[in-house]
Amino acid sequence: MPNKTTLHSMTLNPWRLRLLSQLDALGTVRAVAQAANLSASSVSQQLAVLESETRTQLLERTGRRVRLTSAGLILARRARSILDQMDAVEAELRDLSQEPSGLIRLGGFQSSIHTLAVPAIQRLGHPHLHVELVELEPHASMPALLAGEVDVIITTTDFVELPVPQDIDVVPLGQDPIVLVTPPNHPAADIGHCKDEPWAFDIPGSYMANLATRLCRQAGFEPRVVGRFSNYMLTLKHVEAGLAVAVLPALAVDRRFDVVTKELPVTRRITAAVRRGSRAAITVVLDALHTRSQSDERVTR
Amino acid sequence: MPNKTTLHSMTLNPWRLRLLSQLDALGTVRAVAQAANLSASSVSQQLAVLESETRTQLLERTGRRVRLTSAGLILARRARSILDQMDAVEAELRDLSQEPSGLIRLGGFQSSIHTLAVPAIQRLGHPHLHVELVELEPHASMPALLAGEVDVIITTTDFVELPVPQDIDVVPLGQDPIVLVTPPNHPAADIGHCKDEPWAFDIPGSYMANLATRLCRQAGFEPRVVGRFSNYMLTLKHVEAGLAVAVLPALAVDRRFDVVTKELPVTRRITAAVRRGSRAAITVVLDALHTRSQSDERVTR
DNA sequence: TGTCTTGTTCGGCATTTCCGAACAGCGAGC
DNA sequence: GCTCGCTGTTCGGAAATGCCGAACAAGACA
Repeated sequence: MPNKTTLHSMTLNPWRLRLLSQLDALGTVRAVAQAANLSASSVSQQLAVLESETRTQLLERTGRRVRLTSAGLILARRARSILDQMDAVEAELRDLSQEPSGLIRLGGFQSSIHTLAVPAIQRLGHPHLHVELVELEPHASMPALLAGEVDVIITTTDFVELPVPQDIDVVPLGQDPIVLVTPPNHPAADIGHCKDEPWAFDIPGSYMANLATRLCRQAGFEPRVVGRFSNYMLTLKHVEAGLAVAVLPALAVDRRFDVVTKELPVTRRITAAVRRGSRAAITVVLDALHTRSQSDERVTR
Repeated sequence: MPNKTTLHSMTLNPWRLRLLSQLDALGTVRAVAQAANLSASSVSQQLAVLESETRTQLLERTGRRVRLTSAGLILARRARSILDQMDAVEAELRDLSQEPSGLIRLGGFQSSIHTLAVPAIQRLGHPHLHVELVELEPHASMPALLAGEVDVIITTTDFVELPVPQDIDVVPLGQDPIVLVTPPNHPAADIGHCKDEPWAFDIPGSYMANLATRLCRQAGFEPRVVGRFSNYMLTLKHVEAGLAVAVLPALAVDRRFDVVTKELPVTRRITAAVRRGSRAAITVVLDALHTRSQSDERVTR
């Protein structure tokens, strides 16, 4: 523990709290000492220090024995709960250190599959660990995770405006820029130059459709939408064919399409999520997603 | 913390957990060191020890910086929750150390008022702390506590067979024997000798009425009930007058009534309860109830 | 009164925490 | 490609803490 000259927080000493809790359960200092493989003098001193640290009387004499005051009882019970949680965290970490195996189902939105999920799966390096990929857009992937239909999801928290459920762990993967996508010989430098162009949008009500509408209006015009595709490859094909311009996440832009992209001053945050307390193999997959060969926060390459 | 030769549990070191959590928040080892008033070398070593203790890689290099692995992120977040609870416990204890004052409402069943509550109130010794007594039988006192109508209750957990609500702190006060109460010249030595006697019971459905019925049946007879009183002083008066025998908690037997009592091989557990997180003055009252001049577990004198 | 049990205090040794110095590696600017 | 500044790590040593055994104090029981 930190020494007095560098005490950087008042945090209670959990080994002392455990001794207090054991005193509640076992009744005597000597029994606690025996259970903890310490001497009674050590236990006595540790409890005395705990009293001085908390400035609270935790014990009182009853004949030749001691017992807990009601403050001591309350602290012992709070401590037990906290120590149980620490034990649970330790068990979770021990679980992590075993060789991962089995089948993990990974759900991701379409543009994350080959940009984030597949490379991560290829980095796993565990012969007995298999990952099944499931295409799930963000509005569907969180319910599927909660329902246990998938084990890990790649999603964006910018879309789902509901609070993250309490028992979900979220790990940030990075920022994905939103880009203007135009045909290869298109002279437009930004959205403002596209006010007379036909536009391809995502389906009504989706995050990207709403974002694109907002960006066009901020540029001073109402977009003329000629196509609405939830499959972004159709969008790219449409742009490549000179039939529309579009706004897409950078991750969605596949190099096989001959289009020009320009970054807009908007990004979306890409995250991975798992159910809290998931087994270690799931955390290994999460770790693989989180690890990237370069450390900047953009997830596009 | 315990040293290696006496390591008696694997408990995680909360100061190290706090450093890990701060690394998640602040981003660099040097920033954490500055925030914690430590040197960067100390933080680096502490985190290395945490990794070796948990046998888990918690950090990875990213250029000249480090960042948390997903196991590290999960541990940091678990740690934050646990450390927040420790902070809350410390604040609760600090609250306890202030001079208690104000009005506390103490609810207790009838026989506890003058046997447990009044003596405890007399032991308080705080000039600015006032206690208002409210008679509440066990079936009513727990709902009143939950509803905030009283602050502390004296009750028996043997009566209320529902589990104690999650946010209630219960402190045992002791055991109260159940006694057979007979008129002063009554020859009966136990329940078995009272099969032909008239009985005074508590109201139907109450704990004592059910218990008395069960004890009579175990003795091999169906009791002839001539009176049902929820006010045990009426019961005592009835017995004193030779009109009935009764089974009562020992606490309920007032010396002013000329009756004979004989302990039965049944006791009930008397407890005090408060809402979790109650302010310090309430805990002082709880402590006064819990403290007794002798240390046996019987609450009768 | 004597014996046994419980808890506490003391001095000293073993272990841990923390520091400053030196070092290694990375990234940015020229 | 080189230099400089930043980040994190390792090392040896001083300061602080944890723990022990011995001695002691107090309570309970025969």
